[in-house]
Amino acid sequence: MELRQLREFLALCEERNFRRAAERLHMAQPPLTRQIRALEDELGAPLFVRTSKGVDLTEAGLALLAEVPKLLELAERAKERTQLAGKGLIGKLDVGVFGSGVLDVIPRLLARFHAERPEVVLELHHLNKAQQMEALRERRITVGFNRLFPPDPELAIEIVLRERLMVALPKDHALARQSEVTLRDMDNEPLILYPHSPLPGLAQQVASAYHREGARMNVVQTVDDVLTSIALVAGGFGMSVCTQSTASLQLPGVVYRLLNCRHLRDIELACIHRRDDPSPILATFLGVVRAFASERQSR
Amino acid sequence: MELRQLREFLALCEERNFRRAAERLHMAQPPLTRQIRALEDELGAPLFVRTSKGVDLTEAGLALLAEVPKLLELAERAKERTQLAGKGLIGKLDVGVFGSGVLDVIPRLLARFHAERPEVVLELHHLNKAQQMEALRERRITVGFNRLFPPDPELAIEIVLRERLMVALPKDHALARQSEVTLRDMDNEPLILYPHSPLPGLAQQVASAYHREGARMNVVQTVDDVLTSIALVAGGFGMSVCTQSTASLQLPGVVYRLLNCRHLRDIELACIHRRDDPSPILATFLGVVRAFASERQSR
DNA sequence: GGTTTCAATACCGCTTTGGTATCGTTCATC
DNA sequence: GATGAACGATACCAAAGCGGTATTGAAACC
Repeated sequence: MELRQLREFLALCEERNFRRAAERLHMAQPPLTRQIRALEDELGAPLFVRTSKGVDLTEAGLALLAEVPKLLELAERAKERTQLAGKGLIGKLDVGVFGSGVLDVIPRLLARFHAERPEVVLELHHLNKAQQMEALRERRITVGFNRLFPPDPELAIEIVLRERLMVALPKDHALARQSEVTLRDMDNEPLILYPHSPLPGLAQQVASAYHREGARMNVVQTVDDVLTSIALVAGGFGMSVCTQSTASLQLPGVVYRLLNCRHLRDIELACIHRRDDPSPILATFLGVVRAFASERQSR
Repeated sequence: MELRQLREFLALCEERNFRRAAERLHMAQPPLTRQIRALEDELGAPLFVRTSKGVDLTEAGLALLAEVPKLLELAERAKERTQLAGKGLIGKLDVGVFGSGVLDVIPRLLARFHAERPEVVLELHHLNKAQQMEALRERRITVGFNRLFPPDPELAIEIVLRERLMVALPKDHALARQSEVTLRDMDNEPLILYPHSPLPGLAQQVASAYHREGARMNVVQTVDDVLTSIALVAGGFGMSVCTQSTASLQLPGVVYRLLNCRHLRDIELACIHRRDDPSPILATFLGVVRAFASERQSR
């Protein structure tokens, strides 16, 4: 039983006449006769009674007719949805997110993508850098957002934007009176460091910059994520180096000041994905990311 | 797009390997490769990414996979239901009923058929003799029940049973004291005649028998159906000639007596259907009717 | 009774299909 | 780093299946 035969069956049901049905199907009458016959043979029951005027449906034919339109519609739907998915117009995009990017840039990026591809469902997964890379390899996510990804032959990295680094301070701290802060200003000041991760990240860069500036690093707390870090600053535990987009996170008792340091200026937010992923949804998403990035660049 | 290709697609989805999928489909690998390629070409999108280990599904492939099992199940269902219908195990039987048969014989017949073919839906249509014959020609019904059908080249008639005729009397009528009644006894007695129909029927037979017996027919009322007729007898309007099965209709004030008359003895209840109807449901139904008839005959 | 119309059949040529053999890659293993 | 195994793709051939034309046989219509 083939869809082709069912389409021919349906045409014959509607026309009740082999010749006219064949005409509608853009074929000659004898092949149609043969196809219908083959269908009847396979089903083990005649579908039509041949009369002198044309054909009438049998019980079996009626039973089949009750099912065929549903079947053909479903087939059409399957075809359409496959084509849409092939163009990346429907489907799902699994995104790994982490850190300060979630506070500002990533939501705007996702909103733009959603405007462009409203039928694509976005699924967000909170994963740290190592988890994102693992999830990418296992195809649990399609893109990941983070900073300072280590190079990987299988994974491609796109820079989304560069941000200035800032220092989050308790608002009544002496340094809060300055418009900018240097690492030397922060010599031996209590510092909250994040993220706590075996992979190289902001924490390592800060440590290295401290060293190169000849300032003493006084880490009072190491935490996993930016939110906890800023909460600790608000609690007066100390200060924390963070990104510009983190500054959108306003907490009482916290102020942000630009960090002025030769060895630690901008930090990149990047988007990572498999090189070998042919997904058209990913391609569209990367298009949005690049447009966003070059827009930011030109400012 | 053909079901065959979709079955192959599904096998490949499950095996994730052309060779194994081909093996499962009892075919060689190259033709499978070609069929999948053809499917991809038609849909305008790759369904699989070919890797060194086998194949992975693309977005388009996933979208198709979401639809295909439903589609194949529906196809299987269509096939099964068509086959069942071909064997007369499912479907619908439209039956035309009228008159006293409905009171006794027909319900028992339908109950037997239903026991034999529980999946066949019975639809009863109350139609008089002329309407039944018209409905049969237009295929609105498949079988009809009535008495004294006129011969028709397109329609076949099966006798269901022969019944004695009886007279329905008001219970305090003088004739009610007799065990049997003759038409001469009924000379000039008020008579309720039915059915009122242009086609020859019981009414015409009664009239002719009166005439041959030399008795005077005193028709006080002509009605359409047996129920009204007996109701009028109960009301004391007169008496009425009816069938044995009508006697199962007990109304206060009505008694039934056998009619003893050479010219009007038995009357047949018949079942009528198209000669050219190949419906297996009809065939089964006629089997039930014949079994019922021969069972009654042998008593 | 001739004509038209219906589906079925016969037959032909060709497209399409499936099969075998083989190729080019990739990956695991030594 | 070479080698062999496994993957899908390709080339080619034989055969099946398909659609087409021409025709048949039967029924219905005028």
